[in-house]
Parts: sequence; structure tokens; C-alpha cells
Amino acid sequence: MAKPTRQYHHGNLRSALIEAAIPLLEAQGPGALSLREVAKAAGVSHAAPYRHFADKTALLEEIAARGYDTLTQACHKAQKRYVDDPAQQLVEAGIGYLLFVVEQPRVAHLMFGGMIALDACGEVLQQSSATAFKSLVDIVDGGVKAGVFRTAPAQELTLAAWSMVHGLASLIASGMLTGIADNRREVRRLGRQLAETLLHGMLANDKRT
Amino acid sequence: MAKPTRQYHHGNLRSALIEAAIPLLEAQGPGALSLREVAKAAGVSHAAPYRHFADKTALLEEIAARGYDTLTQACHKAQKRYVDDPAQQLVEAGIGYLLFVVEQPRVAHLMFGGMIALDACGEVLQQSSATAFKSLVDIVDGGVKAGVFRTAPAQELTLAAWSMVHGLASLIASGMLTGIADNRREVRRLGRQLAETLLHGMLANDKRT
DNA sequence: ACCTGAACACCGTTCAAGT
DNA sequence: ACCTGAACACCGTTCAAGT
Repeated sequence: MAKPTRQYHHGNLRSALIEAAIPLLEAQGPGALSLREVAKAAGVSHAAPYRHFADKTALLEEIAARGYDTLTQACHKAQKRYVDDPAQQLVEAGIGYLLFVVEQPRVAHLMFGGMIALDACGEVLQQSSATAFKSLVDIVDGGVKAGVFRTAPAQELTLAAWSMVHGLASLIASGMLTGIADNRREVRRLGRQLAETLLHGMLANDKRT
Repeated sequence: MAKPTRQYHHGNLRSALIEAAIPLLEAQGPGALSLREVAKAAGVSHAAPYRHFADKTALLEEIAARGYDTLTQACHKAQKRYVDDPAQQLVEAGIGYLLFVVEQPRVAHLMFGGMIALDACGEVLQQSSATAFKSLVDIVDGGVKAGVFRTAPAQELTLAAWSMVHGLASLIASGMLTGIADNRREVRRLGRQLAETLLHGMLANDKRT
């Protein structure tokens, strides 16, 4: 996707495999993706990848982990960009996540589990996803401490926010919203719209119990 | 899971295959599930399934479709049980969904896409998922008309509710919440908790713009 | 009409052997 | 140290042939 990458005959095959795998993954979906195919795309024999990845799953996990890192970065960016406005931080981080998902839906699905059991996956993935979650908790925690968000365990509110953005992301990635969330502009609009509901709630006359 | 099912030598193999597939699916995850294995579990040759399903995907789609039907039924039940209380209907429907996901997480993942591109899937699945979504829209629409929910396009609020419950379901199914949402009681609690946030919002001082 | 067995092209993974 | 080629057990799918 970036550089020409030609003579990896003894360059770093590891990265080359990952870079070769992602477009294939996006083109035909996981499950249909074969390690042999990735090897061929990288210009090596079908056995070569095993010198760098223990497993087909190990390759997929690495790709998924990078996805989580992207989300983490989106959180950090949002925090720096909207200091002292936690609500806006939340909205921007969420939209960053959504945009990533629109661009690489199959990679997103890898992150969502299903192929890889996040339950019992390698440390790389477990770490990356935990870090991403922590970044979100940070934002929400800041909002609670600043008195912007309701006083509640930050984890509780974070889970709500995470569920909402993750749910929307999942719906987009699975094509359930085809026709509603096809391009970046529509996704931005949807993200803002849902954030509105998340912040203000659904009720008409809220007695705020 | 229910009946003994012995002599399907010319009974309805179709259902037998589905019933045989689900436990295998739950045991080892999709992708690892092989059609040959399902056939063996059903006591037929590996070629027999092709008389009833065009494809391995066709079998999986049917299973996913049944999952969506379960969600639809959860919506209907909740509507009947809490007439004139749309908020409670929403909560109960959501919890029904979550409980299904805890019990059959791999089937849930099938529904969430990833394996099957919901984008371009068979009519069976497309219909079932559309029906499920419509059931949720019905509940929200009732709430808007009754003045309980904010005045907004029902689809907009529904998408928020759907995203939240679907997101939480996805997190549970992928094992991301292991230790927090392991049994039915914890899931019920989590569901109610998130519903609270969805209904009341996250903000401390809501100016309700 | 429904099922079987052999067959084909493809996989993931392993391992001795090459450079 | 890193890569290759052959090999093994498995898969999805097809198709002639059986009942």
C-alpha cells in the first residue's frame, strides 16, 4: 500500500507478510484468506511464513492488534485536540474508530472476534485491546472528574460508550447499514447523531433518578 | 439438543444437519467447523448435505437467520409483557438479546457478519435480520408516539438502541467481558445498567438542546 | 428422490534438505 | 539464520453411480 517492496529475499519478511495479507483480507474476507496465498503475494514459498508466525492465527492476531492500536491513537488525538471538552473528545474518538472501520471492515471484523477467540488469544492482541479500552476509560474518567458526565463509576459509563460505538462500527462493518453509511461523510453524520443520543439520552421528560 | 433423532436415513436430513451443526459450532467456532464433520455427526456421507444446502455458507446463513428470529421473538414478547411501557419493552428486548448471545456466542458471531458478508447474503438472512430490526423500530416508534422518548426520527433513536445492545452483545460474545459478564445474572445487571445510560444520557447537566 | 464413493483442487502444518 | 520442496492429513465441492 505504501512502498514498492521488491527484494525482501532476506529483508524483513514479517512486515511484508502483514502488508501483503491486509489487502487480500479486505478483498475476500477472512476464512477465505489462505496463508499460502499471502506467501505467494509476498513472493516466498508457502512454508516461509512459519519462520515468522507460529500460526495462521498469529498473523491474524497481529493484524487485529494493529487495528486496536489505531483506536488507541484516535483516543489520544481526540484528547489532545479538545482539551477540557470530554464530550467532544468522546465524539471525536468514536468517529475516528468508525472511519477506520469503514476503510478496513474485514480487519475490523478480526478485531471483533469470531475468527479469533478474544477469550484465549495471544498476549499481543489482549494487550492492544486492553490498552484501547483504557484510553477510552481515560476520556470518560476525565469527563466524570470535570463534572461534565454523570457521577457514576467511569467503567460503567465507558462500557456504555464503548458498546454504542462498537455496535455501530460492527453494524457498518457487516454491511447492515449499506445505503446509510457508505462514505466518510455519512459515517461522520451518523457518529455525531448517535453521540447526541448517548449524551442526552432517549427519554423525553427525564426525571434523572 | 432436544429429541433422540436416530433414523433420519430418509427423515428430514435438513433439520438434522442444522441441529448437528450448532453444538459443533459452539464447541470449536466457525471457520474450524467443517461440513464433513457436520455430515458425520448427522450420520451421513460428506456429500449428502449438498442435496439440502447449496453451500457451506448456506448452512451457516440458516443458523444465523434463526438467531435473528430469536431476537424478533424477544421483541414481541417484551411488547406484550409491558404494554404501554416502551422503555421497559426496550430494556427487556435488549436483555433477551443479550441472554441469547451468552448462550450461543458463536451463533451470535455468525449473525454479526464477518464470516458471512451480510452485504451480499442470501434472502433468508437478509429477511430475518430486517424483520428483527423492524421489531425494534416498532418498539421505539411506539415510545416516540406515546411521548416517552424524545421526538426524533424513530430510525435515529432505534439505531442508537440497536447499536448499544448489539455492541454489548458483541463484546460479550467475543469474550472481551470475561469476568464481568459470565452468567445470566451478571448479564441482566449489565443490560439494565447500560439501558439506564441509554435512556438518561451521560451528561450531568443536560440542557436538552 | 435421496444418498454414496471416488475424485479434484485446495488448505494448514511439518520437516528434512538446501543456501 | 532463513528459505524451499515434498509430504501428510484435511477440506469444500462435484459427479457418476447406486438404492
